[in-house]
Amino acid sequence: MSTVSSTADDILACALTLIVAGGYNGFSYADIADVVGIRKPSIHHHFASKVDLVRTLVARYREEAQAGLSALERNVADPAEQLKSYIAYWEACIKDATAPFCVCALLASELPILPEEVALEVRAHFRHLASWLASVMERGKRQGRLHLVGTARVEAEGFMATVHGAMLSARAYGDPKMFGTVTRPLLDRLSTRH
Amino acid sequence: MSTVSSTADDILACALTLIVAGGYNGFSYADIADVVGIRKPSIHHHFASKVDLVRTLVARYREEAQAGLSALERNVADPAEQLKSYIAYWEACIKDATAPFCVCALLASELPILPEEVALEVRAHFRHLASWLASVMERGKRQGRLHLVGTARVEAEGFMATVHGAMLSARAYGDPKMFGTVTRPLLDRLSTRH
DNA sequence: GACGACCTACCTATTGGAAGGTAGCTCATC
DNA sequence: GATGAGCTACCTTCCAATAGGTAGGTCGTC
Repeated sequence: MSTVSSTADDILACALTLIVAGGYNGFSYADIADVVGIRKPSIHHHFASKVDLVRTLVARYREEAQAGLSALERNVADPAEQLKSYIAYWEACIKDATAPFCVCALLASELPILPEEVALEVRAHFRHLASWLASVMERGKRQGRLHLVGTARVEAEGFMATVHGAMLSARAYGDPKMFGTVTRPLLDRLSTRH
Repeated sequence: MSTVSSTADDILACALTLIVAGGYNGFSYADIADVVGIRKPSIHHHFASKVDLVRTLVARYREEAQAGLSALERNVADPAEQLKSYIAYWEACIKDATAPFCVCALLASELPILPEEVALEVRAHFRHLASWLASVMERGKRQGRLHLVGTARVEAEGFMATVHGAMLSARAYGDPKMFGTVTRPLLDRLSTRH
């Protein structure tokens, strides 16, 4: 059942890897065709245009991200542990190098030259992620499980920014451990009473 | 004196703007030629290749950055104020939109597909900036002017990552104020005794 | 008359994409 | 149960535009 129409998924998976490596203009149809094992123009059968391909890709990524956060809400009760799990997820992604960067974070850095349709999806991801983090912060504060200095919103934005910066540093240093080096103090500061 | 051989500088300045907007593959010689008012092949008279152009660009950027940090060391004594000035510099850059992103931060996100010569310069910038920040942290700690939780090195990496993440968020939200929203608590936490 | 700065005229490879064809499957109809 | 319509999934061929880059020339200045 998963083999049915898997080519479109293969194309998306491949494009994801390529975008994570070098952004919107860092890959071409030829690159995808080589990896997927298909002729270059055949990609148009599955996606009308490059914009369409990337928009679909980001939209699906966002769906999966939302599903992942929902699962986290269900499986982990403690707000502090939720943040820890979120960080652990990315730590694992970066370590095994499958997708060592958030697609939306990477695309956001190129926002000025991004097709508007893609840019919309990217901005939506930032808003959604920040909202979720703010809700976790808020709940953690109420339950006395998280120690906030500023408002939940500000703490959430700071958290998100630091995580993105940590991904960048890990990449710049070529050292996956750098992600943990930066994010661990962040978690400690939020969960420790001082 | 500054008009002498200004074309090379114009090309570099233009390329900087374009890279800041969309990364290494986000601009072409044609783009530069249009802005500078020169024919496309004439760029080769000043820079042998695109790699050469960008490598020169990043090398010069690094020189200016180092000069800027040195000036900061001379003009501002207090470590906490040095960090504040560094943030204020970027806050101004982002607000007036001249160069609302660090070139090296943007290029770092594309590191896997960057020509090695450029990648080397980018990595060097990260190391140098982190070293400077660590030295400021260390001095601030000794002088009792900065309150560190972890080691100077770890605090420096966290600081740098958060600043980069703040640039990204400001871009993603299309809101320059977001940079200050994220970085102000960072400065407060370091300079406040609590 | 050498040189720097820039030009025109090209070149080759690659870009995303258009056009039209074909192999094989499903399924209703006769 | 053969026929044919229509589907998906891919193919080949082609294209205009753009990529970065080369060769060789012009022209003003020292």
